[in-house]
Amino acid sequence: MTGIAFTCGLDAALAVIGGKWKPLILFHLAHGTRRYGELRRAVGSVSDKMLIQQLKELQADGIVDRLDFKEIPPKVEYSLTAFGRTLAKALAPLCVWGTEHMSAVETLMSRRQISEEEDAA
Amino acid sequence: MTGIAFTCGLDAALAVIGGKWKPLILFHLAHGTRRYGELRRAVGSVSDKMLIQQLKELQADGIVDRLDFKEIPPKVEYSLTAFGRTLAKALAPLCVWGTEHMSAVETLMSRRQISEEEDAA
DNA sequence: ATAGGCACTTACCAAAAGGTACATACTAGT
DNA sequence: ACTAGTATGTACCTTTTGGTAAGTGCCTAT
Repeated sequence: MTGIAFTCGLDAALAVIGGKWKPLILFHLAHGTRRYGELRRAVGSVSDKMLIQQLKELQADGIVDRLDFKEIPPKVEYSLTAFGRTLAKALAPLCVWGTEHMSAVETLMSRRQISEEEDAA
Repeated sequence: MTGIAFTCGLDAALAVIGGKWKPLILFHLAHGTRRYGELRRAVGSVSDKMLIQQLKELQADGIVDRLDFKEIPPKVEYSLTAFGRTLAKALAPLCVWGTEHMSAVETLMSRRQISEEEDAA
């Protein structure tokens, strides 16, 4: 009994997009193909290790496509697969929800941080 | 600069529903009010510590309501708030996606496990 | 009297996730 | 010659998350 059996679709979906940088990666790739470096600059504060790791997983999960131009200097393009685009579509309303309530959620999260700091004392 | 600033709505939304048991909790509460014990049996393999912790966070985030009947023996009912219901609605398409691709995702996740085990060797 | 259910709480520990820093190989620009 | 940029790999460490096991107080049923 390994534990990989989802009781609701939400769990299955979150198993795919769970990971600190995956939502942002999906978000950027939903707007079009991006080279590795472009993606990293777009995401912002991510490290190479993390970006590559998450991209590899998304690739293994059939969500993103990696196109290696085999050039020197290296050129690699990332894009969403057809499957990835179905996911992006399903994600859209949640994205809208998050955008609409972003400031509320931000204050909630900073409150969470404060109460964690209090617990430390 | 604490780092609580979302660049896309997805991150904000996932900050709220991230947590191993939260999707399932939302899923069950979306079907109606549940007593604590009911919820725990519905979720299945969750421990009291975890369930309570996640419920507390969802409550602090304004997603669920806790109604304490102040009876002895204790009786407490959990339900979604109006805000929580807007989240549940935004989550619905993702839930459908996950349900539709559940078996595919399950095989992906077990593959992930295998490759992790291989890396250990 | 003892067992079990109610809704929690706490202390402690293991596993997973994430982060930093450095290395690679090759090229183009100054 | 040196710097920067291309896309990755890897070793090591910290933080975060989740899990186990036990205990609380009060009640009901056996």
